[in-house]
Amino acid sequence: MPELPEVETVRRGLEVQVVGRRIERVEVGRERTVRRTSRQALVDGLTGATITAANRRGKYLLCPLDTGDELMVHLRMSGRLLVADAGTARPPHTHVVMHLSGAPAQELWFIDPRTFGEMVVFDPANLAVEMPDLARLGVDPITDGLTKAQLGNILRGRRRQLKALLMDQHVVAGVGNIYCDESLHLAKLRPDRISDTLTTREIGRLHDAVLSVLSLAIEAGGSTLADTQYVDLEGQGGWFQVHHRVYDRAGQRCLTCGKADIVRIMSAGRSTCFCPRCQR
DNA sequence: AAACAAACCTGTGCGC
DNA sequence: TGCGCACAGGTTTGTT
Repeated sequence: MPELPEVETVRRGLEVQVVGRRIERVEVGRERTVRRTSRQALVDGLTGATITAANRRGKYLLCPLDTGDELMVHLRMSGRLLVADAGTARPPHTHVVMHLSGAPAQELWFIDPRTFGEMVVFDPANLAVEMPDLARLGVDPITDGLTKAQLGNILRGRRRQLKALLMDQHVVAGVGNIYCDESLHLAKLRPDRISDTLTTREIGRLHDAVLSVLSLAIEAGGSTLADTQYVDLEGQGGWFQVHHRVYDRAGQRCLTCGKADIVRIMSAGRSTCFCPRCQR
């Protein structure tokens, strides 16, 4: 579910609501959520610790603790973080509950029906060993800043379909299925175009499109689809879905040219929507 | 090197 | 109404 803009929205919520608070007590239900280590490791790593910051790299949330360790949360497909008043009824699939210090008494919940998401406390000094996936993450267009030259090198350095390349977290971190399709449409590039065939002008368009789509989506608080799965820390949905021009619009008229219908293909193992007239 | 399929799970929507 | 199948914001692993 959540891609860079949704994770960034959650991060901002954590910054306002959770940073500076101490975790008094931790309950871990489903062990699968903490499969990288164990229930005990998460409880021991968080209990008594104060969250000192909320950072993001790609789709990874990274919260440094005053113990020197760091909490990593990845929402994967269906994970949600929610702040709620203590004692509020917990929704189904609430796998981790963190009791926070301060008034009013509140809890930070990790909810995840599909259980692909995960939480882990790790020592940042051992990043390469404990978190190899995180260590190999590519450039984050927002936090690292992605220059045109950088993107040019990424594209020219390989011979891959744009869809697969942009979604590869080891290359560009944070772009998922929605924002990939939306960026390619804005850039007027087909998802199956081969990366090293782009002209300088096209590279420029793609660079502008990725940054503009991600920035606008962050401003809109991300995309909340019909299933309302994604909500921010306070349970509020985002609004970027009203700006989607191709995602989930197969068979409908292209909003840009008004002449062709949006087409759906499978690319990089994912449902991919584009306008065959606008995108070349 | 890159494309593809399957795996991990649960829930929902659709056709019959 | 109910059943079975396809599919879903992600990532890893193994195979061509």
